[in-house]
Amino acid sequence: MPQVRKNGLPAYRRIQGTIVKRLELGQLKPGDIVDSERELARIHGVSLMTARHALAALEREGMVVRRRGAGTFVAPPKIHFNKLMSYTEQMSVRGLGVSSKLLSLGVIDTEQEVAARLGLPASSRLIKLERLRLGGEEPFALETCYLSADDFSGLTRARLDRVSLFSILEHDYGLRIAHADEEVDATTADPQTARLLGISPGSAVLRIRQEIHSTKGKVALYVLGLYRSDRHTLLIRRFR
Amino acid sequence: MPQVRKNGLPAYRRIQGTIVKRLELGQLKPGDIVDSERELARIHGVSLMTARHALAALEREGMVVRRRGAGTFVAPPKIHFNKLMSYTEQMSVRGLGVSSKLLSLGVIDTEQEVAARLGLPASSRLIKLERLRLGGEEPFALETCYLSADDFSGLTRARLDRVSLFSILEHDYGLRIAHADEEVDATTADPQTARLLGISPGSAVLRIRQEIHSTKGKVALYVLGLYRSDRHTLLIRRFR
DNA sequence: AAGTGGTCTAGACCACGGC
DNA sequence: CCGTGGTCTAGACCACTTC
Repeated sequence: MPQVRKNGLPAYRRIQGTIVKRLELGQLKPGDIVDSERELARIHGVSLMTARHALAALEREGMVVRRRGAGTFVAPPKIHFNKLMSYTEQMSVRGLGVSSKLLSLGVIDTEQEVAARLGLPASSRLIKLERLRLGGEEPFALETCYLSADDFSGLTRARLDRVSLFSILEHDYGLRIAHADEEVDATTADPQTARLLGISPGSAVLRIRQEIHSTKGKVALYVLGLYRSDRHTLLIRRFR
Repeated sequence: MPQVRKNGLPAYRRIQGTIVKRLELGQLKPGDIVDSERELARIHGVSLMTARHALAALEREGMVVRRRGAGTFVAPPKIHFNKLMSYTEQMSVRGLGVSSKLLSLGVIDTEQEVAARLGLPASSRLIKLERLRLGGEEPFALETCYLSADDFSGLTRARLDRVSLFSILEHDYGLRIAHADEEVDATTADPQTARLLGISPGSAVLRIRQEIHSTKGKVALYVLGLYRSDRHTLLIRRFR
């Protein structure tokens, strides 16, 4: 039987969808055993490798745990981690109202280090975008994004107020994101950062520098984020 | 042709090995294109799916980047991240001499929260192990490990001075590690921590809480680590 | 012994990139 | 156009856990 994409989605994605849905509906709770590879293959009429792909990917995302000889089990609800999500997506998953305040938007040409990270010549023209992220009424994070001014000209303030940066880049500029390489460390908040985040100067904040890579193999975005450590935990699953 | 494990290793691991070796020898530099799936399959006499597995796993570990229609390329040398390694392994990869000083080793039974994280009844007897990690002569991190005292009885001070905790658990107790779920955030160093790490009190440190899961599906180890932020960066690759 | 995940085959077609 | 990675088949055997 040849591959027939029922809704444009790969079969393994559809299979994941059915599992995730049952999880969200509460029909599947942490610790519960999930359909085995063979059961999934039979149910969805796919081969073992395809069913396997669905489960293996879910494990990498932290949704399930697989144990040889035993089965695949629903993982504790650590919120889909290990998955690249925009700030908006992350918070909406947690059911928190999100907003974001544009602090500045402009073009600069003096950030050599950032230009280098974007794989551009030093002194390239860059768009710099500073935003304060709010959950409810409280500030959560301060994010500074850098993009090539040539590749993404026409990024307007008005548009940014309405839709997420990720959406704009995807829909208006045809950018497709492949992965992000991130450097995570801790630092203390300088007076201005502290004021914006509503914390005392010298508080510890989580600093995440993201190089967001497009499927074209270029670094499309460089993001420097400072996250209130009392409101944030980064969740990661690492494998042996 | 049936599967014949030449050295006990799966074929896809062997293929990864040949690539990693060429990388370490400098025959392959960042940006270079790597053998394609089809080339690898032909060279190693395996099927496409197996060659594919080798490359896909290397991408998840951050060693290479894959681009449809273009090829697989060597990634910038961010050090094998996204891989679960003991502290010793991590530092030796970076070519730094490592040592570690045992600060304390004892049995406690009052850490309810830790017991819960290990999936044990509250007031279970736990081994608590505090170590100061040094790179060269400088302190890098403070690590506190918790294990079930019943499962890992006989853990001695003498043995810990010679070999890594991971090795002991693997060889002496037959523990095999599957993955670690980690919570990462930032905090400030209290006076005692600051003194041990050789930093000023109130400095920002990276805090990583690890739940290390065995292949048996249990949390075998709970580790609380405080890392000097001026000496550490956590590297992560996240996918869309 | 039965069932599970882990590895693997020998092919296939599709979607995409670069020439 | 050709080569690349992405998805997929319809099986197979192995290693392991649970009973």
